[in-house]
Parts: sequence; structure tokens; C-alpha cells
Amino acid sequence: MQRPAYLKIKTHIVESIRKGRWREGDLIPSENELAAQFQVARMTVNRAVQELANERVLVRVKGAGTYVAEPRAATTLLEIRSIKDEIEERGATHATRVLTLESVSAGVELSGLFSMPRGTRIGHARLLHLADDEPLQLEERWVAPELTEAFLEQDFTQTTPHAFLSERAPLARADYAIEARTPTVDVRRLLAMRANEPALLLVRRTWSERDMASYAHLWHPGSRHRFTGEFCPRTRSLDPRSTS
Amino acid sequence: MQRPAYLKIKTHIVESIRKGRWREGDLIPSENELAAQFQVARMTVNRAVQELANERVLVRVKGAGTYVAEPRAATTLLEIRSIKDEIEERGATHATRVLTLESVSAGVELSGLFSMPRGTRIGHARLLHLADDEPLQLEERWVAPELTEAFLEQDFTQTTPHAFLSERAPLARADYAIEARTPTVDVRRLLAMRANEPALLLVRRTWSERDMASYAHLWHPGSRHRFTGEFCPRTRSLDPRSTS
DNA sequence: GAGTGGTCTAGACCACAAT
DNA sequence: TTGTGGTCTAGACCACTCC
Repeated sequence: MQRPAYLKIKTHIVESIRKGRWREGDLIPSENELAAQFQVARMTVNRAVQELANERVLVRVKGAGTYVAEPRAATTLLEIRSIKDEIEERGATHATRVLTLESVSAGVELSGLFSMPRGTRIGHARLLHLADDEPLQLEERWVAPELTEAFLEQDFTQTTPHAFLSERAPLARADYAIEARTPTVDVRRLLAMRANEPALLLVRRTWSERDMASYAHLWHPGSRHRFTGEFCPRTRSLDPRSTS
Repeated sequence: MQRPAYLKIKTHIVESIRKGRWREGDLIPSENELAAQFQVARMTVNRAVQELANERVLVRVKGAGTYVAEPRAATTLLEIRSIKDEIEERGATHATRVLTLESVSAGVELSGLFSMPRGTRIGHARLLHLADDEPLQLEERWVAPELTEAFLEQDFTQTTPHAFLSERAPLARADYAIEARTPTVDVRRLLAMRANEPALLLVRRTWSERDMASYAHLWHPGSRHRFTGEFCPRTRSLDPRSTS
């Protein structure tokens, strides 16, 4: 037994939802049915289903059954992660389409952002990230002049800007803003969005050491993506006086 | 047995960490020890510890033991603040219009959220927050049954749900999701939004001590509001064995 | 080799929902 | 009344770490 049974069951459920076999609000098979189907004890199924409920993929109602929750991909804001990891963690396959990879001349905005004179060459990429061939994020990224040369040599179908930056300019600080926007026609088409579907835009700046390393616009289809996170206020677990 | 054993064990562990009895990197008692201590089967302890590991409170190392994880990055990531404070900090005046203040009967969704049987009375409020007379947030909030009575007596033109909850159910934990949505007609009108203007929705759950205290939908006009934050990554990774 | 977590079983009793 | 999920038990075997 290589892969644990409960993980196989989780994958099966996630796949069934992803492929549209079970849809939002659908009742999925009961624990007993899944146990029979997979030839395992009910407790094993229980673990799989319970974990998916904790992850908000499913909703369980005692006495009634287990339902498919509203499906929407989620990005964790707690940490800066690669969209690739997020997609793959959900059991989908990630692919990147490189739309643009070039250097641009810094205009007013970029020169201000990177504190460089106008006309400085800034590395720029437009990448479309796909989850199982469905577009999930349009990444528009600019990198600092000192990174530009190496940046332009990357093959972003094989690596990601995230991986590149992790190595070349380790993250020291970041800030971001999240907005709901009406997408431009361009963005809407690339992300295969419905007419009138709002876009979720994350604008992020990252710093390494002392300089700004990168600036990114990350566009997402509003109906298929959300940002999630959690929060614990000042966990004062390190105050020796609070030991009662 | 009112409260499930695995939850009691989870609470015991979290409390031990919070009170500083166990600290970052500490080895906590083994599953067998906890099972003996709480007089339960090892599988019951396993569930408690496993869930805390999934929640990143603990780190488990096969063959070695279970350790206290690095305390949550207390980043100001979407700090939980009152919309009133945010508005006033920007130099505008804050006012609240109370649209609804009532108790509702818990249906499938609310009963699941608050872990109560259906039909339980849940406090519910719809509030419109204005910045200089311009609507900026529509707050739809539900509070736990034990808070409902007091909640309904509040005058939310004078205080805020945030203030009420801070006093009655101090925040222990929260999670949230941010989405871009097409607003309902109702929401669009209340927030004085343009046709086709997307809305930015924040869904937040908050816990005090052990129970979920509150659930809120916070709607904002996409053109007039954004969420911002910043963070510094965790400076080191946790490897309990690296003490050498 | 002793101890730890990782996983699984085949039962069980309960509260609850649907009927 | 039947079926569902919620929880729990008392074992078990395995892979792994540490000594």
C-alpha cells in the first residue's frame, strides 16, 4: 500500500468535483457507500471526508448527508506561495503560457516604483497560469533592473517567477492590495471570463534586503478564485508571567 | 459526554501552549501518554493531535514525536479592526444605519457553522456603514446563540458589533475569505454602486476560546474600497532537531 | 530495541434528519 | 423507522527515529 487509502478517497472526491461529476450542492455518497466502494472501514472514509469538510470542500449535515460546498480555488495570504503549488495541492495540474517576456523602458510609474531613472530597462513578463487547462491567474510582473538580465533568460514554462525570485532575491518584505475590478477586455478573454464577471486583482510589491525586487499584478476570475487566510491575535505564548 | 473527548484534548493542548507551559519547539507528550492521561483510546488522541497539526499548531515527526510549531506569523495581515476606526483614521466621519436587528432561526448553513441544532435562535444584524454619508460597507452579521440576547439589545448607531464582540467574546482566532462578486440588486442599491460595478466581499468567522462567536459578510463597493496589508516572512523554519 | 507517529479495522452507541 | 454523520474503542501492523 503506497498511498494511504484515505488520501486516495480524498483525491477521488476532489477529482469528482473538479470534473463536474458532482456539483455545488450535490449530495455525495454516504460514508457507508464509499467504504463499500473502496473496500475500507468506515472510519477510513470518515477521515477523508472529515478532512475535506475542514478544508471547506464539503459540507456535512448530521443525519442528512454530505454535500459539495461552493467550489472556488483559494489563495492563502499568510505566505507568499507559488500559484503552481496552490494548484497542485488541489490535485490539479499546473501549466504556464508565456505571453510576453521582454524588457521595457521605465516610464513614470515604474521608475518611481523601482527608484530608478526613467528609461531604465525593467524586466517584464505576462504569464497565464492554468489549472487543468483552465486559466486561473494572469500574472503581470516587473522585476528590478539588476534582476532583468537573468529574468529574461528564464523559461517560465519550466520554472516560475516565484522560484526565480526566491533564489535571486530572497523575500524580506512585501505589501499588497486586493481589489475587485471590472477586467479589461484583454484580461477577460485571457482568463476565459463570462461577460460581467468581476475580477479579483492582487497587486503586490516585494522587497529583498533594501531594494524593491518585484512588482506584480495578479488577475483572477472572480467566480473561480478567492483569497483566504486566518489570523491569531498576539499569541502571547512567550510571556513567562502568564503561566497560571 | 457533552463535549467530545478529542475537542477537550485539543483545548488542553492549545491552552498549554497559550499559557506558556509548552513553548515553541517543545516536545509534547506522546499519543500514548495523552491517551493514558485522558483515559481514552489512542485513536481519539490521534484525531486531536492530527487536527492541530493540520492547523499548523503542532508539527509531527514520524518516529520522533510531536512538537509545538512556530507561533503564527502575527503579521498584520488583515488585522481585525473596526470599520469605524478605519474610516475615522482617514479623516472621515463614520455613521451606521441599522437596517435589521433580529434573531433568526438557524437553517442548514447557520446550524452547521455554529454547531447548533437547526432552529436555534441566532442573532442577526444588517448594518450600513457610511463614511461622510457615503456608504462604504454593508455588514451582515450573525452571532452565536449565547450572545444573541445581549446582541439584540445593542444600539448599533452608538456602538459597533466589533466593540460588542471585543467585550463579550474576545477574539481568539479568525479566518476569512475575500472574493470579487457581482452584488445583488439589494446590495448594489444600499452601497450606491454603479451598474456593473463589482463588489468586494469579505467573509469572516471569528472564534473566542472554544466556540465560534460570529460570522460576517462584509460587502464593499469595488471602486471605493480595497484591502491592503503587508508582511515579513517568517525568518526561520522550524526544525525541532536542529538544536544540535 | 524501544518508542513514536501513520494508518487501518470492525465493530459500537448516539443524535439527528427524512419519511 | 431507516439512514446519516459524530464519536469512540481496543486492538493491529508498519516505517521511522533515537539510542
